[in-house]
Amino acid sequence: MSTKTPVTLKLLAQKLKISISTVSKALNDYPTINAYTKERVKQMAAELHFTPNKSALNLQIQKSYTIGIILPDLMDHYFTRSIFGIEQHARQYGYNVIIGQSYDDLKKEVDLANMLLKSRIDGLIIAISKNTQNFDHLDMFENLGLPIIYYGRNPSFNLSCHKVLSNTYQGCYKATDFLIKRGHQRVAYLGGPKMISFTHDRFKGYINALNDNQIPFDASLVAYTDFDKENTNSAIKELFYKSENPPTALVAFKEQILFDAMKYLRANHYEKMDQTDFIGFGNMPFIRYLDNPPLASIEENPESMGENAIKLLLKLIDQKTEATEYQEVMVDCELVLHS
Amino acid sequence: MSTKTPVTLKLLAQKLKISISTVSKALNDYPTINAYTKERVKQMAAELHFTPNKSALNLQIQKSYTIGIILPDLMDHYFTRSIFGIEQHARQYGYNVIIGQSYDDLKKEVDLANMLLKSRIDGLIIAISKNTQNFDHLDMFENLGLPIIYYGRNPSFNLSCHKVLSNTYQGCYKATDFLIKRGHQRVAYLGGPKMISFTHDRFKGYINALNDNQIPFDASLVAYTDFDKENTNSAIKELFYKSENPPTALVAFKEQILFDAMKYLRANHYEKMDQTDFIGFGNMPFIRYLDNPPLASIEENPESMGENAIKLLLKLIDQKTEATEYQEVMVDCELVLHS
DNA sequence: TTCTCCGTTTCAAACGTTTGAAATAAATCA
DNA sequence: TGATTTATTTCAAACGTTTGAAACGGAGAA
Repeated sequence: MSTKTPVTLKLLAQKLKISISTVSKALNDYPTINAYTKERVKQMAAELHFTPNKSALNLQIQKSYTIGIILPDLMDHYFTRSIFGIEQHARQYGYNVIIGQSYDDLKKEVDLANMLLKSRIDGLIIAISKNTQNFDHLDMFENLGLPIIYYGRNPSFNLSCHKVLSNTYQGCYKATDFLIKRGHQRVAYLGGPKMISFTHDRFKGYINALNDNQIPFDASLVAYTDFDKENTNSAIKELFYKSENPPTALVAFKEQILFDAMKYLRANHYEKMDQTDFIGFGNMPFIRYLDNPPLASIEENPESMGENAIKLLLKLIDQKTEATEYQEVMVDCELVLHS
Repeated sequence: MSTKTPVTLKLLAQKLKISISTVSKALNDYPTINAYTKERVKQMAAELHFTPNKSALNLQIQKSYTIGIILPDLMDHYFTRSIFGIEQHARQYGYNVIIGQSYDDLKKEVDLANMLLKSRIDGLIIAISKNTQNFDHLDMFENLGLPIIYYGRNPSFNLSCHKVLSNTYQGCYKATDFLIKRGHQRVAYLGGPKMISFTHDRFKGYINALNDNQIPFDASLVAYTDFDKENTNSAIKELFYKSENPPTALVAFKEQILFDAMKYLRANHYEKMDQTDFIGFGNMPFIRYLDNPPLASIEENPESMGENAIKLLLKLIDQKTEATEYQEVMVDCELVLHS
């Protein structure tokens, strides 16, 4: 049964001695086609394993039923989980998904964007790379009337665009508030790189939680680090060893940072380790393997982010009216306890 | 400069008042086209941001320059890393990549295969789902002369096909041998699910390393588990607590299993923990966060696996002669020390 | 002048599909 | 019987691209 050449409408038409249009319409259940004919066509199609050629279809209907995703890195569970939300929903509505990794490299991001443009995707969901300042490669999509959803990472300068972000302010507020309510008077905040807007949003959550609980702000309880281990270690030294009155709890920008911090403290046998509570953003799956997991995680619900992003995108694709104002969706964070 | 409608060859032709063919040939550097004309066409194309419509192209050349990847789960670093190798190479040769996750569900795998068939991919790289016994959905590709590379997971019954696998036997041999050379007389093997062929391949590596080092095989040093924590715990109980002469080293089927095991032992204050060495398959990135990392990891080099898979695939696509015999590539494992 | 040749451009078909309009055949009505 | 309706099928153009064949205009040769 080795066919070697793809089965087309033409072939079906020849076999059945009817026209190509009839075959096409039969398969698409046109009411004008005779029931018996439909039956014959469908049976033959099944028998020969006919699969419509997507390229021909796309060309004809001027729609690819494909959406593009650009994200920095699949190794990051945050993004991998977000794909889950996107893919599920997209496939359900007949859309395919092309995923591209930018590796936080602007050049790669531009290449991917051009590639997706060639593929005539119907819309784009993107978590921009760290150093994306120039948006020319993305404006191309807008010019063609193709919707873009920015998700996960906030395009720093207030670009007017559709956004789906996690409510990172709220996440940090919840964590800080929870720690205070648990009895902590000295809660520290370990922020991420200062260029990232989330660092500041989270800081606001931290501050507001302090205020709402009538706890005075203490600048010596705040430090920043990037994702480099050495950097984190010195920030921790600053927070825990420089002060005569060290924090009894810590909220960290990301669990990657938190775990480095905890490991450092434990390696240095920080004496009050057992009385100190730790919370970070992430809720990474391998926490289950840690001997001493942090007290809790701030779960950003990336699946839900992905789902919101794809839902908004499909809505925009469908209406095709570009005149809608820009949407901004905030996905709630929640606290997940580990102990 | 809002175009709203994609720029086509036709539009360029109109603007330049020349024929579509000339435009096409100019852009493709046909020698018969006048140099000045080429110049004009290319400039106009750049100015209007012309991007060729991939669907039209595919339809014409009967090739999609797209390859499909089906794998169980992007959350698994093993597969995520393998994509890295595939993507890099594929893009370099002008190929796009569509990734689908089967979630180890045969039905999803079949759906994905059909979807990829519609998309007229030029070839497929697949890590089959755990319960793929029936290969009808994949035979379709073979029937159309589209090459398939099975990678990462071994299609159990000796299907004649192209395979790219990690040399798991060798990895386990190396680890066991290393532990013995390090002075361990009692090395245990904690295998994975028995339905997985790798479990047995690794066991062979374990046995052969024992033999080559004149260490008698002791059945009480071998246990099996699936990826369930409780299951692992009882296997560990079996190995370490039932015997009056427990193992001093352990080789585990996967680090996910190993970490559960180590956590269990540590939680139960296993007294000889410090004198026991642990090695598992994986080399997961978050080992850096563990307070007490295992002695070493067996690195399966998934990037290299991906690279081998895509290289073989592209070779098969190019030659298009189906008569080549089936290839089987084995990727070396290596031991990576952590302490 | 007429023919040939060359460089360049255009024609036209093809890839596989959809779809409104036109054609056909059969059935109904007057 | 002839006209009209109805059910079904086919025609033909279109989507955007490629590409061998044909056409064109001018230059050089006979």
